[in-house]
Amino acid sequence: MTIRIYNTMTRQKEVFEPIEDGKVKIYSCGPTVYDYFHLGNARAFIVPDLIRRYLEFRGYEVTWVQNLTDVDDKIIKRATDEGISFEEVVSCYSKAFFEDIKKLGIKQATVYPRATEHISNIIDLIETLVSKGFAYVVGGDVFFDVSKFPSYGKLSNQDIGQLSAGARVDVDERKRNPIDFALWKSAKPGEPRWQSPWSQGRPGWHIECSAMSMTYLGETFDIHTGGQDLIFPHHENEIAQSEAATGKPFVKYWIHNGYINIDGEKMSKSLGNFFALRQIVEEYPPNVVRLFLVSSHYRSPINFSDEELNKAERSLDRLKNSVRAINEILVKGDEVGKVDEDKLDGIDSNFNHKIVEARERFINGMDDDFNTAIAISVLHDLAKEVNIFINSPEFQINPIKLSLLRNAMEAFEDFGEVLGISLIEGDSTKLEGKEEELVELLLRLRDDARKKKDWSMADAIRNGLKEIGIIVEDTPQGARWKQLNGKER
RNA sequence: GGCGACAUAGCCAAGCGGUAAGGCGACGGUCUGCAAAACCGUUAUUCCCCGGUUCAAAUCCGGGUGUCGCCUCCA
Repeated sequence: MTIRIYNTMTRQKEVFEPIEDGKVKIYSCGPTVYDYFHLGNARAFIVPDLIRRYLEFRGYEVTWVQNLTDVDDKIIKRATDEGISFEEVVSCYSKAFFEDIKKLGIKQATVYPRATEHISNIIDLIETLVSKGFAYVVGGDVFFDVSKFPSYGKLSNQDIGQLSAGARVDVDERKRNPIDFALWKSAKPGEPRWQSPWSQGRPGWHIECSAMSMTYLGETFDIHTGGQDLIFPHHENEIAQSEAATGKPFVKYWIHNGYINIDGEKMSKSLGNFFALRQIVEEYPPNVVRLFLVSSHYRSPINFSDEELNKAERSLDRLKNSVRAINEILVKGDEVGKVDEDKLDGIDSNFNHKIVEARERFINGMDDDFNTAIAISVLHDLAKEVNIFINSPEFQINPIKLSLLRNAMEAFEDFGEVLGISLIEGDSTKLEGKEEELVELLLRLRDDARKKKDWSMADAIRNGLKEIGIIVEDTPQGARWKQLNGKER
């Protein structure tokens, strides 16, 4: 049983072997805090969270570092446009970032380093690069000399000659080569600045990731993640800077997630076709958004639309209905503890086997480059088996059946924990105090009406409740209800 | 121009050499006062096209076609 990961560097799946036994170090490119993040960004934040959750499930101790870019041209522009200070922009959108990832069920990273808090690390790294001859100073700026790093382009499989020829950048005349990139930029009037050996200025974008990842994870670490659009030039540049400085391999496994598309086109700030996560979670529960994002393999593109989100919502409902059914039975009796598998027969034995099988299939799927689509199909298969089991004519509540259902419940909990999707009705579906009492009262009245075969009254109550988002379902044990928490409410 | 990804049912999506998972939807049935939920059944003789390799290909190879992306800030 080994985990296999697709490595962008080698363009194939490789067996995952961490550098240090039992421990995994992951670095992810985080947000530039100049705006609310959109669904595409959300995917890039969820993917490492998912990897982290799964690796922890498989027993690894994970250190996950995600940076915040809090000094950058776009932040400066935003501050100028809005007429507010640079600090205000950073403070506003970094706060929003943390609020939003929390909604998405992303677990806290080990550390969220900020570029401005690591200026000295960055300066040290640039000094090393200058002294080793990999970087040159022009005026107050410092550039990385790509020609000094022969393997430049190895991640994106680009040829330096081709790149130079195809460069559409406004070539800075001071660069020796068009594809050289800035490590340090001198400040223009009014821009944020830090003292350095070269000028008062700020770091270039790429260098911060090299400096911060090495500060927290060492010169060589296991996994680096990001969106596919960062492969070139950002990650290519990170490799160049880091390996030039240390002479050691920078990262063992490069993981890049696919885009979120709208009508087949990449969702992006520059195209303007983006939806902020904030907007989306106003209409759909975050769990639904998360399920939508993990229903496809992380490297595949996903097309975003209301239709797809609605499908995800119904798919999640199906899972939750099944989990709720288990819960309703579990509260009715005591379990026998661990069941003796050899003594099971008939539907018990079959059901037990299905649960065991579900765990195997879940792990096999996730082991294979984090195939969440398979993981979700396992959840659905298990839900179906649960429904069949508890609806079987032979089903009756007894300690063995309860124990088996407890096993199924634990499987749902484990899978949900790995995927970051809660299958248990949360507080959002509950009502409080008087509201709940009123609903219960109405249901008692409806029950009376039904006993008198007053169907029009019974239906009026059921329809009325539905209009305010309360779904009533009749079961042999009486009516039960739940609150819708989606946009249909 | 260079590099790369993808093309599987009405829609979404697995599968990566052994004879098409799963979800959503639709249709029929069971249950129900009616619903809902749930279950059963039907919904891809076939995986963009054309060749090739193989006993065997959606899966490998070659050639097309189409869509998208990176090469510039971008997750």
